[in-house]
Amino acid sequence: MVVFPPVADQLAIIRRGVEKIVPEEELATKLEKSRQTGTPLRVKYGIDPTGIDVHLGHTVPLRKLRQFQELGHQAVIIIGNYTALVGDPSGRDQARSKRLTTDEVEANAQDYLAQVGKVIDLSKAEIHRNGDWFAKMSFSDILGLCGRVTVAQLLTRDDFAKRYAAAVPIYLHECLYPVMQAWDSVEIRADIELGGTEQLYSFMLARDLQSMQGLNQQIGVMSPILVGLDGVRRMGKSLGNYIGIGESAYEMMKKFMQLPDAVLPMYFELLTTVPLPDVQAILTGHPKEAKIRLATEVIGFYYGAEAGVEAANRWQNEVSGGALPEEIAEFVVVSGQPNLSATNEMLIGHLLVSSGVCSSSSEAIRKIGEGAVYIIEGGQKVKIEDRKSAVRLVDGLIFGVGKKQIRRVRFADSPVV
RNA sequence: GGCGGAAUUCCCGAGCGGUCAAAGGGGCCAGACUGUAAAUCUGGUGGCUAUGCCUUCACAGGUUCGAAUCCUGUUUCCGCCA
Repeated sequence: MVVFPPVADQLAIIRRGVEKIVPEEELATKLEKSRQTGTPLRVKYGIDPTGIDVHLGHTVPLRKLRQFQELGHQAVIIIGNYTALVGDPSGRDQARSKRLTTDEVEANAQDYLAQVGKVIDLSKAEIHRNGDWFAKMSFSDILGLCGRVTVAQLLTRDDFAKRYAAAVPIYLHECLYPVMQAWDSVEIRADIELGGTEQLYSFMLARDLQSMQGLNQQIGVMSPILVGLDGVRRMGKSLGNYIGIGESAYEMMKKFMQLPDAVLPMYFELLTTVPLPDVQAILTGHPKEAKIRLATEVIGFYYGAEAGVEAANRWQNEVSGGALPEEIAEFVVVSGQPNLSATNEMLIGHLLVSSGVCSSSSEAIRKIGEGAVYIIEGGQKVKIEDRKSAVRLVDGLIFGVGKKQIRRVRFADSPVV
C-alpha cells in the first residue's frame, strides 16, 4: 500500500504553474480518497507520435506528470497512434494535410518515448497505444460512440467554431479526434488528465463518456502555454523559438540568456522547482543573474547540476566576457587550394568566402567596410580594413566576421604527424 | 465556360519608357550602446577577376536608340458572373 503525502501538500505541488483545474473542487476529494485507500490516481497524458522534437514547451505538462509520479501516483502515457492518423485540430485553423504511415508513427513513438524518459520515470509509467482499442472497434461501435456527441457540442470548440464561421472546411474525421481522445480516458480509467488549456473540450467530453460508462470522471489539469524565446508566441518548432531538450547544455545556456526579461516569472514557475517565494527574491535582483539561475536550474535537470554551472560559467566567459569561444569551427586548408599563393597567402576576400563566413565576395567586401572583419594576432583582435590585403595563413590562425562567424585555420596536409 | 485583375529582389510591397540593382516596411547581417535580451542609433542586404563589368522585376517573343514599365502569346494565382 502506497503512503501518500497529506492532501494539502499534494495540492500545493499540483497547483504550481497550473492554469486551470476542472472541476477544481473534485481534486481534493479524489486525492483524499486515494490517500485513504492507498490507491494511486491514474494520471493520463496523451501525445500523437507525429515526429516531435520535445522542447521546453512540451515539458510543462510532462513535468507535472513527473510530480504526480513523485507523489506516488500512476503515470499513464497514451501514444496516439490512431489519433495521429487524424491530426489534432486543436488550435489549428485548417486540417492537417499529410497522413503518416504506421511505420512512421511507430518510429516516432519510440523516438518520443526516449525523449520523454528524460523528464518522467518511464520504468514506472504505463504506456498504451490507442490503436490497441481503436483497431478492434467495429463500425457499429464507432457509430455508438458518435451517437453520444452532438454536432452542437463539437461546434462549441473554439477552433471548430472559428473554422465554421470562417467557412474553412472541417472534415468529418477531424470531428472524431476529440471523441477518440476522450475515449482513451474511458479505456484507461483516467482519474486525471494533463494537457494544455486548449484541451478543455476533450477533457470534458471524456468526463461525459466516463460517466456514461459508469466510471469515475477524470479531472483536467491544464497548464498554460509556454511562450517561446521571442517572449510573445507559443514555443514551437515551426516558429524557431524553442529550446529543445535534446540540445547541449551550452546551446541551452545561450538560448536562455536571450530570453526577454518579462518571461522569467513564467519560466521559473513552469520549468523549475525553485520555491515560489525564492523566485520572488531572485526576480528582485539583477535580471541577468536571475536568468543565469534559471538556466542553471533547467540545464541541471537534464545534465546534472555540475553541467549547469559549467555552462553558466562558460557563457559568462565567452559571451559576457567577450572571450573566444571554446569551440571554433575549423577552416581546413589544403595546399594547392584555389587562391592560395605559394607562400600560403590569401586575399582577405577569398579567405572569407572559401571558409564560408561570407556567402559571396561582395558580402565579404561589405563586411570589411563595416569593420566587422578581423584576425587574432597575439591575442588581440586586429581589424582588417583594406579589402585588398592578403593574410598569411598559418596553422591555428583565427579570423572572423562579427561575434558569431569565427574560424580557425588548419592545414590538412601540414607536416605535423 | 465568360469578364476583370495580378505576377517585382528572402517576405510584404512601391515603381513615371531613360536619372532602376529598382522606394518603403519586415526579416536578416554588421557596428555603437548595454546587464544577456529588448529598445535605440548607424551602415548594409544581386554577382564578379570591382570605382568598371555582368545578370535580375513569372516565362517566351516583339516594339524602341533605350523596357520592371508598352504590345503579343504562355503559365500560375485572385476576384466577379455562369
